[in-house]
Amino acid sequence: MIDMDRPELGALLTRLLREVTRREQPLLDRAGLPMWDYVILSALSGGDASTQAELSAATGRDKTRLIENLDRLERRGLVTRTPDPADRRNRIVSLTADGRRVRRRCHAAIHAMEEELLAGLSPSERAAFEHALVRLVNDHDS
Amino acid sequence: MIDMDRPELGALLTRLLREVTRREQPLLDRAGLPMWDYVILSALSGGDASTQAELSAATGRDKTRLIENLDRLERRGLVTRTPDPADRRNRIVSLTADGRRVRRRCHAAIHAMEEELLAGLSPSERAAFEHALVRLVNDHDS
DNA sequence: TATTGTTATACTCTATAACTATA
DNA sequence: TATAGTTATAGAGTATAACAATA
Repeated sequence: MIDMDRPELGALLTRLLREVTRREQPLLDRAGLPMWDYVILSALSGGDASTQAELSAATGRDKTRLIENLDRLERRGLVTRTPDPADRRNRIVSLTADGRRVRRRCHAAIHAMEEELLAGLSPSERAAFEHALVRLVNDHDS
Repeated sequence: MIDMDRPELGALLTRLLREVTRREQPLLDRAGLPMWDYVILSALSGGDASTQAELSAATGRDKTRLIENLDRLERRGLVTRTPDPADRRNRIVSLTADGRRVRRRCHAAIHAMEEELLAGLSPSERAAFEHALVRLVNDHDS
């Protein structure tokens, strides 16, 4: 009985993600943004969350570790934290105009990097890949 | 100028990898294998490396952290370390018959899990996805 | 009593440098 | 001198639990 040993999904995804991260790092460094800070800006930009608890769930960042990111982002004037009038335990996190600008610039740079990374795929291959990736992520949104 | 904000590759890959890992963990726990131990067994099984330095490069595991994994695997009788006669600084790492068995059993369980994870894709979607993934990883083997 | 945000503590992981034995 | 493997140590990242404010 021969084991074909097709490479595992975990191994493939790990390698590809490592490469994406490697290329992304200098782009974020240029903006002075730690990776998690950028992830948080992106989640806010996408409207995925308003309170810190929602932000934690949306990004997968532990709520206790989220705080140092928000502290730094707030200090830099990229986000604001304001108490929710409806339930004053909550704090609504919002992007400032500056935060939106910084995030958009980073996103553009990252988008260009991704174009380059995917350039080896034919248009149809690429469409199929991205479509399947989005499908899988949405199907299994833990 | 409207920013379409297509989700980024990094975010998508992170989420999917998180889900794969979450499903893989109990399978490895059942075999008593820490994640890295399994990665190392797999690399050896694939013939990607023979010395520890090569193993480190093949898996992306730091050479100093590799050692505790090899110590444990050797203690359990799943791998052997023997000095290379040609250059006695090197140590050749090999799978034992037991190591091969353990690794094959885990691989089978993980393979079944992946089948389930990908079940939502049509056969053509799935083929396209896997093909593109392998292409991208091979193209950018850092 | 339960929940949001926060702080403190302990634990794990990781990176660095130093050591040995070979070459 | 340089390299493979090993060990030790310090720093960063992480998880847990406890706390204050609010419901």
